[in-house]
Amino acid sequence: MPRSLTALPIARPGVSDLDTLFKGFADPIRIRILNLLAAGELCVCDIVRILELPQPTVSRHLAYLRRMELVEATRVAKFAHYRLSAPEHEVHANLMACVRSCFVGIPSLDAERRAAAECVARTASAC
Amino acid sequence: MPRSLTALPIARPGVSDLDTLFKGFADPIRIRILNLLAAGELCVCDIVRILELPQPTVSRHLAYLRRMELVEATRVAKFAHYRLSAPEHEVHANLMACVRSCFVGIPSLDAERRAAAECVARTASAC
DNA sequence: ACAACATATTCGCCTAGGCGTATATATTGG
DNA sequence: CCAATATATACGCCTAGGCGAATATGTTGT
Repeated sequence: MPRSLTALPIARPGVSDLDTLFKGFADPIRIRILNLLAAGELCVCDIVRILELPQPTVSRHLAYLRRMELVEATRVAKFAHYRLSAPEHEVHANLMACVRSCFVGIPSLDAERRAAAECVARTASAC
Repeated sequence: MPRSLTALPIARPGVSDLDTLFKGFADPIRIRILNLLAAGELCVCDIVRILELPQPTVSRHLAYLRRMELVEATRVAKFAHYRLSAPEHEVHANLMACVRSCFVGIPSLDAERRAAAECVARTASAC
């Protein structure tokens, strides 16, 4: 049975995929988390420390973002490393690109992103 | 008392402005409405007809979008003409630009937007 | 003033999802 | 195995906001 020519078919999103994406961003804490992850892979404790929020709050929002497939996590030793997921479809990619640019210029987000970048730079080992 | 040099100061948005914008898009019906308005100014009856939704539903979502300042309305005779509001700040402009591009390529949205465009073309008079 | 149409709002009901607190569940080093 | 650390989940509570149905408000033509 012949398959499509594209090895990895690009999913054709519907409206519901789109509003799922937007719901992911429809909360100030989730925006701040996604903004941090725009700087690179972070573990939960980094996010908690930078955002100065209760750990369960952060974990709950991360779980939400995981369900929405906006972020992915890998368990490395004791730590859960979170990163933005690779976009599944064009719309997701578009939105993520836009969103990165939307975050730039908002002072508080800029500062938090810088802190995240430092954390990422002090790479791998330090957590 | 000296005013800022820029006659119309460009608002400096905070995180809360940003998540307000995203909340505006965090619903399939609102996405469909915003998609229609991307084609031009429409009155409520057009939106109701194109989306095939109950009028109160459409009006409620429009009220929401007005509160979020994502759309503006003018009363022209019996009709309320809705349009996307001119972005207040760079982030809003960014997001709207992105969003227009995000809508393109989603079949159902493309179709509805075409219907809206026809409606806009059959301009002014016909409602 | 009245009928007809366009739009907005209210009401009651229901679910998603936010929060803090407490409590699992891993994983690692002694 | 135990303590410490990192993360996840559950519970109870509360608000925002979705829906359908009904109703209010505005506007126009006669």
